[in-house]
Amino acid sequence: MRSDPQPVFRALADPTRRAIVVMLGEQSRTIGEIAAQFPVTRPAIAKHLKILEEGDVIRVTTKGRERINTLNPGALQVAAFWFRTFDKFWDDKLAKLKSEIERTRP
Amino acid sequence: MRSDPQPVFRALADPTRRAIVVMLGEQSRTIGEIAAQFPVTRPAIAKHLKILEEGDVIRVTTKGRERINTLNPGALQVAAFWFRTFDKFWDDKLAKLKSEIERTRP
DNA sequence: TTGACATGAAACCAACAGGTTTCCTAAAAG
DNA sequence: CTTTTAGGAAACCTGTTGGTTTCATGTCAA
Repeated sequence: MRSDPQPVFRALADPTRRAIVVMLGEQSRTIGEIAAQFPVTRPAIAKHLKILEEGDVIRVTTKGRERINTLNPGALQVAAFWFRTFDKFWDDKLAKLKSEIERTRP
Repeated sequence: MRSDPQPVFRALADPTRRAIVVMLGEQSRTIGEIAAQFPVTRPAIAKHLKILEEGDVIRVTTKGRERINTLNPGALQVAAFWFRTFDKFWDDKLAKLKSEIERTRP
């Protein structure tokens, strides 16, 4: 589960790519459908999708002449996992979850 | 609490900066102390610290001729919060998450 | 006061990121 | 078949990134 987070962090560093990720969280879409919702050209979106794919944040399946881009939420967890290094600083849900685990499953 | 995550994501996009963040999570340090642990020059580290500071990921206090760099964990939560958009994908994996936490933080 | 030390600041550079336009290929639709 | 349509790919441009070297400044210690 724990792998190199660099490709994921790199993929999420750009606001357009994060918006694409949110968009694909709602529904899988083709490149054209995605590009239609941004003020940049399709090749620009295609490059973003390639970077997202390299980080395994999305998976692509070819169907005829279309390419369906689907979110892979697991890759996001790779990045989310990195933040656990700082659990000790936080007072949020995750820290409470921790203590609950310690309490209920000693 | 919820603010623009872009400066934080940008700050965390570089592996050297993430390493600095982890390092400062252990203890606050001066620029020189940080630079001594990386194979790059001090000015390069100073630039990284500036980017981290712009993302409010670190806070800097001057003490004589030294500049003490301190982690601001709250800024990391700004990024961590972004991932909550995808909670719905993770809820059904909560048991797995629990067991992983238990395994890595016994 | 003198020197050593911690850092700032500027100039410079190669590589990369994000974007464009143009052209090409292949599948659907007619 | 012919024509749309979805996408791939290459060439190109500009601003940014991450790094360097060199030099200046302020502070602490002797």
